[in-house]
Amino acid sequence: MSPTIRDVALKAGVSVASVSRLLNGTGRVGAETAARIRQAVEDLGFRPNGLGRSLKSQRSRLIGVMIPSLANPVFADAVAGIETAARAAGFTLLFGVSGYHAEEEVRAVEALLAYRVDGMILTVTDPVGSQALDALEAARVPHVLVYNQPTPGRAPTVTVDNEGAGRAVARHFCGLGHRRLGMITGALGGSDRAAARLRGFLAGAAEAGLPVPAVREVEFETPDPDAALDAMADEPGGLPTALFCSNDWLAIATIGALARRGLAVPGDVAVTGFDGIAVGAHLTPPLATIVQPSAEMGRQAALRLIAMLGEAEGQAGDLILPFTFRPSGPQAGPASPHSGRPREERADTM
Amino acid sequence: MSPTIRDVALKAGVSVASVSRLLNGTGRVGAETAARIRQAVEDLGFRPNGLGRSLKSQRSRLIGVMIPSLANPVFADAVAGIETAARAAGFTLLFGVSGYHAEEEVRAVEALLAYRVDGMILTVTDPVGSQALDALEAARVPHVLVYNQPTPGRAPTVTVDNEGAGRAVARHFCGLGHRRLGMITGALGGSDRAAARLRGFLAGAAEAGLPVPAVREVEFETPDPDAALDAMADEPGGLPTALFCSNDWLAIATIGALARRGLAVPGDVAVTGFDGIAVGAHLTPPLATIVQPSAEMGRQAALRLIAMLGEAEGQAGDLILPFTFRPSGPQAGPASPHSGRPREERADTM
DNA sequence: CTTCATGATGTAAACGTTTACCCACGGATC
DNA sequence: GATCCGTGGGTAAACGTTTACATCATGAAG
Repeated sequence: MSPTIRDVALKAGVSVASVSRLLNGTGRVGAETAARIRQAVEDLGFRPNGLGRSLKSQRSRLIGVMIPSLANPVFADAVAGIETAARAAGFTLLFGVSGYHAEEEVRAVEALLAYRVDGMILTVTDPVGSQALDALEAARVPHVLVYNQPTPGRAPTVTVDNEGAGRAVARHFCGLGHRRLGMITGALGGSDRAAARLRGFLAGAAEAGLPVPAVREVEFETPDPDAALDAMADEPGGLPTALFCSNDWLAIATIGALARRGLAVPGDVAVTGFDGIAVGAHLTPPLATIVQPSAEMGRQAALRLIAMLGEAEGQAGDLILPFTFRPSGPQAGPASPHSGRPREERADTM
Repeated sequence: MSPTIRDVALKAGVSVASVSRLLNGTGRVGAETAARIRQAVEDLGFRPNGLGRSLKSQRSRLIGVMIPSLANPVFADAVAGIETAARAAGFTLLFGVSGYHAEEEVRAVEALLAYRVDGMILTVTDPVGSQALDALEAARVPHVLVYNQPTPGRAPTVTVDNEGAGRAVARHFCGLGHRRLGMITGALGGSDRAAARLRGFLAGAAEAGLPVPAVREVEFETPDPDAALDAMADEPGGLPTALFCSNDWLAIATIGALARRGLAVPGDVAVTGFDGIAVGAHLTPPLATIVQPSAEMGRQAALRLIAMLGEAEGQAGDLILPFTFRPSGPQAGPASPHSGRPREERADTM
């Protein structure tokens, strides 16, 4: 069908070895021979077969990427960062989606492993006891986690201090004078980071001497914040005056649910999300949120993985990037949702 | 390294052919032999090597996906639809990003072609004269376009009637009593659909007897709506009272720019976007927009491609799905940004 | 008692590369 | 004049599959 290296060799009157050597820059090739080969490649429109190449060389130059969902822009941002770094290093991306579901995770990982990806970047529901990670380890395929919590015995992760961020949110609410806090979180079993955020939030509330916050779990894919609010309203203290949502999507949905109850944000209830998806800054009022540098996290994960593959130098171990807090308040918007940097402040200093 | 089919054959005491036959369901295998093979596969943790398999069988079960950007959620939505359908049919996704750039398109396509994808789904800047599509045709790799305009001599596309939608927006503005219309569009050279939307918009304005709308192009990745507004304000008629933006991101950025000039939407200026990204419905006020069924478009594109690969029945030719118009107005929001269906009306009946 | 399907299995040749190894040549060194 | 080395180049064996073809029972049909 498409021309092979053999066709090129034939046309150039050389052996396949010379063609391969020239194309890969491995071994020397005479000037005139090189010219003839290049001409033949050009004439035939030869495109080296990545399958044959990968099979023989035992390196596919493929990086597997598995994320829970594409609906949440935070993951799309991370993939964009991964793609940029991977492309620059000459890798191509194999892509899988798990839907926040552990079984789907192993299915997706198996699928990518079948093509012998050189390495993998992924977000799992929970690194502890993850069968997907077990499979990756068994196959001895280097991999890096993104968003997941650092976990002893597991691959390095690139993330933010989720627990610290949760604590920061509690302190923030406290500073605003709120006493009755609450958290609406995606299913804790489906997200170790949501669990960490909750831990920090509870700790922060305790440290500030506040009563124990109300907590409600909702589904990731089909969240029902109305039900969560109903349940909270039925509790002794009534509806909290400040709500922490485990991600921005959920926060947006929750604000809608509050509106349906005639409650304004932040007038009646304060709401803070998590992730810092770009569009949050364009809501009215802007969504208060913890911003994680998603594209940079993806990029760093890719760089780390490439280092693990021996392509470049790079540190090992977890990488905890700083998060920032983007307050609500008057919209001092950026010039564009693409380029603009939303106003942010270091959460560390909150 | 990882066990091969030969290891399995050896352990089960059969030939590799039998193992292959059993695993692929091609050819019969005795019950007892099958059991032994299955046992060996289990014991060894054998995972067929997709590279070897693809190389020999000349079918990779890989589908290439190339989109302009991941920053715009509309493409992420389409990819989600593609992934769902592809996975169901046992295909894995190879992924590339072009950044709205024709040269990058051919680079990305080349990269995916190197791995001998069975087919490809992509959005190009402009199908007419696209070198990326030329490469795909030369390589005889079946492919389907998404979002792109139907183009004679090119592969089938799955899209909406962009021109009709543009016309509908003009009529809509006219119906609201606007006379001075304007359009802010992403670089026309980078998006054939933006060009089609503009065509329809101009035609619609003309048909309604309105003056020729002001038109300004901005960059896709780093749009500067402020500059576009400045330029429009300098024109004879002054700033239009109704603005059509070629996509929702741009519309959101434009609304920000208007706010910086002290202009409210829709009070002072009406703004309508295009794409129907989920978050638009959660802005205050909700973003008026033409909604295209992105996930469904991705799904349909995948189904069509799979049909072309001979895996299933399916119609050939372009597929034009209906768009809908989501008006701004009071936020009768859905229960959640994930699941909820925003209020929509058939644009056809506008 | 042949003949012949039929079913279960094995053999070995691809698929398109990379790469270890070998060879020939020419010049420098002793 | 023998020896050595460096350079350009070729041969052929993998890599892990699939699959055309061959083999060999077994039993039914003639």
